[in-house]
Amino acid sequence: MIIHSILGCIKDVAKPDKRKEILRAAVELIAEQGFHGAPMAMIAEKAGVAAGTIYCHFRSRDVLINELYLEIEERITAFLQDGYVVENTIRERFLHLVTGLLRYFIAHPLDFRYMEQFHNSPYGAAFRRDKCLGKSDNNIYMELFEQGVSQRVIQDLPLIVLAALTFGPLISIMRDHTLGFVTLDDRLIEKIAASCWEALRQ
Amino acid sequence: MIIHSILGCIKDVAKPDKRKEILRAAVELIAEQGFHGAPMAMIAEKAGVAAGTIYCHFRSRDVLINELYLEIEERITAFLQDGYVVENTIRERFLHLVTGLLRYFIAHPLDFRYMEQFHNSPYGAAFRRDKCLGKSDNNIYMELFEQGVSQRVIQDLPLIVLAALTFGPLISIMRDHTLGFVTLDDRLIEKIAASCWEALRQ
Amino acid sequence: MIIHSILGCIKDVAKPDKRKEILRAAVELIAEQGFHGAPMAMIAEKAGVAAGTIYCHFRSRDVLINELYLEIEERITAFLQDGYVVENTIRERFLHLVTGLLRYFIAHPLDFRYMEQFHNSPYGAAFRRDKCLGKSDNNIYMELFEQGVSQRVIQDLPLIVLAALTFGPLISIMRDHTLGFVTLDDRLIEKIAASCWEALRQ
Amino acid sequence: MIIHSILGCIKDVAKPDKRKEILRAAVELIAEQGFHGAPMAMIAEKAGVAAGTIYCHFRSRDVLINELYLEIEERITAFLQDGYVVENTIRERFLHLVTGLLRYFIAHPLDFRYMEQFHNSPYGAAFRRDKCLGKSDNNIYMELFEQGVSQRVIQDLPLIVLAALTFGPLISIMRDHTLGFVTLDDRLIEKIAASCWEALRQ
DNA sequence: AATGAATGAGCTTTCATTCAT
DNA sequence: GATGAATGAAAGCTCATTCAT
Repeated sequence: MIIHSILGCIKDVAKPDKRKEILRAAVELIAEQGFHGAPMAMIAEKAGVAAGTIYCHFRSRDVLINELYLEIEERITAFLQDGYVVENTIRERFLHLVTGLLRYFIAHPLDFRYMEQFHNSPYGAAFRRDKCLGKSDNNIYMELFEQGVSQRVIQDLPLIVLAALTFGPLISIMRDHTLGFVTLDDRLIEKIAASCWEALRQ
Repeated sequence: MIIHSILGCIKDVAKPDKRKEILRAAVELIAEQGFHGAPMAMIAEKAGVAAGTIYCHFRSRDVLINELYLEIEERITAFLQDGYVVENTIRERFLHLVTGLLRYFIAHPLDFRYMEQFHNSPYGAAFRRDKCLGKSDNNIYMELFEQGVSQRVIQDLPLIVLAALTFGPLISIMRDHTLGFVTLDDRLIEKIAASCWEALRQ
Repeated sequence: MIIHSILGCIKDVAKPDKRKEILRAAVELIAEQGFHGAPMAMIAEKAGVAAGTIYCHFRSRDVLINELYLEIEERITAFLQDGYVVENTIRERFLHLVTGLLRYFIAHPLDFRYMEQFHNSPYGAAFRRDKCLGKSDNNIYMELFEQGVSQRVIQDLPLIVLAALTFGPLISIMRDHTLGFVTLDDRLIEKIAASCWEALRQ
Repeated sequence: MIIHSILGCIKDVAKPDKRKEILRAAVELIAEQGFHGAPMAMIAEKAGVAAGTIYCHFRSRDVLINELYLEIEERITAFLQDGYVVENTIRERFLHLVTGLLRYFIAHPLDFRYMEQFHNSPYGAAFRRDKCLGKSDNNIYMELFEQGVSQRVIQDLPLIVLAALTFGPLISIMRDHTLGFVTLDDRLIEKIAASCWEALRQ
């Protein structure tokens, strides 16, 4: 019994929560090699667990991949909400969100690469389909766009078009950044954010 | 003699050129299901040929996929060059290219979906890497951006950022269009093109 | 506790160690049908395992085939070393090795057939090439030949020629034996060994 | 008609007999790469004919391979019979045959490699089986062995054993020669032939 | 909860052979 | 006879998932 609890303690220090390790290994591999380059056995190895162990925490590969997506999305949302002041102007808030997103992805390139892989895959397609049916896109961005349109600050275009004008460039640029084709510094980030705003504003 | 020419005619109608059939089947499947959902056997079946026949025309799966990409790229380039007037202003030419691209993809949604799948896959990555090393990006867009920058009509940003500001939104919107989330009509296309211009211009 | 050990016993009898089973099935098939006649699926079936299981134990077909070769070679070496007396005359030791080899192969005809298949195949060629580069042929036979030559008991010919004069006949005869064209009994084995010695001696 | 015969003449000069070309290409490829490395399409290409053309001359791959074997065997027999003097002693005739065989193979290494490939393959096995059933081994060597035994010049061993004592070493040495492990010159050839005789003689 | 050997469906590719021309 | 595009069976190998321990 005593031995047990001692071992328990040791383990509490040494064992960094298998579920987290699995998720960490998965982002890394999928971000770097794509879904193809990340078979379950490899994820397990990188996570330091047995292949079967993954299935103790995730019902299937699909579940793991979707769960991973949701976790990252949550982290991003949290990051963006920090410092988001509802009282600021639409433009200020827009710039906050856009520069924030770029900064988050620059700081967490694996998260960015993962999101990309996810979106451009059957997983992403299925996800979008579900989201669409549920329609519960209570997104921080969408609210902003709606307000902007109703206040005649942003062009009167379908929300989805406004989203495309905003995120399309960001994704493209981030990709170029992760591939080393540009290096985004603060000045460039702000210029890009301003350009995106120009595309939206009335 | 007569029989011959009749047979010839019949063949002209009936013989569907297997190479073309294979390419057609491949775009369709890959566009709709992704690379995963398009194994060689399925492509062959959809093309109405035997599995081995594909290898009479393409050395390997990779070659088929890359060849397909090049063919589509060529078709797009040809389409955009039609009606492109070098004497027009930068803005006019920009709008021609952007609306042209949207119109092409709306008319050929499978081509769009294929390009997307390709770019977001190891194939696309390898392709980009090669292109980068060769650096021979004698692209119609890039020339226009360079001119625009040197004439102080377009903001002085890295070309790659200008490309992102242009194509990023287009890709996003096209994706939404193919998924039925918006319907792009001529009016909307022009508004979007104009917005993209606003993001670029000085 | 008791149950445990009983189960242990049963397992010792019943559990046939898949790796061994695979190797056994592989020798049998390859010896009897050649490499062509031994596809992985057939080996698996004969071993009573699933096709994929082979790859749990051997990284690839090539690895399986080479490993099998090494195992057999080891068994032969062990067999020949048993009863090999360094103090005996060159001739006595030569006869020990030659008759020993024949006896081993007669007792293990599958091993003989496998070795033959292996040597006369790309595997054998690659193997020989590697061995040659490494040159570490610390072979029991070669030592004996060297001694024999330096003591003027064996003709002064290149070692490789001495090897050919020794093993060439043995292989031919063994092949005829396995095909049922001769039956090797002890008397014949000794006569053959003596003949080989006549070919070598000064 | 005239045109036809002229063309015929031209062809007789230009066209080097497709059948021969196919056989030539086949030995070369099979000798150098083994049966695996010589698919029909590759043989056809090397022969400068279409894939289907091979089937105009040989009913199947197996037929081609067996025919090729017979042709080479015939050439060897012809070569050995040249200068074979029935009046000479057994020993003299034996040395003639053995050195002759070595010399033929040294001069035609592709033939040697082909024979080896053939013998160590299902083809060779089947061939031997058939030969055995037919028993029509009216071989020049076998006659000599029989004479030698009946004249008490050669040991009284089964003919097949005598054959093994003779050809076993030759094949081994030839292999080493083609692989560049020894270089056979006239002196060495004669020494080897003499050694083989020592193994046989009473 | 954790393990990892085992599974077997499914993948890409090869190649002897056929047959319309 | 000659062609070569087309065939399709069969090969080696991968990998998500299971399950006895």
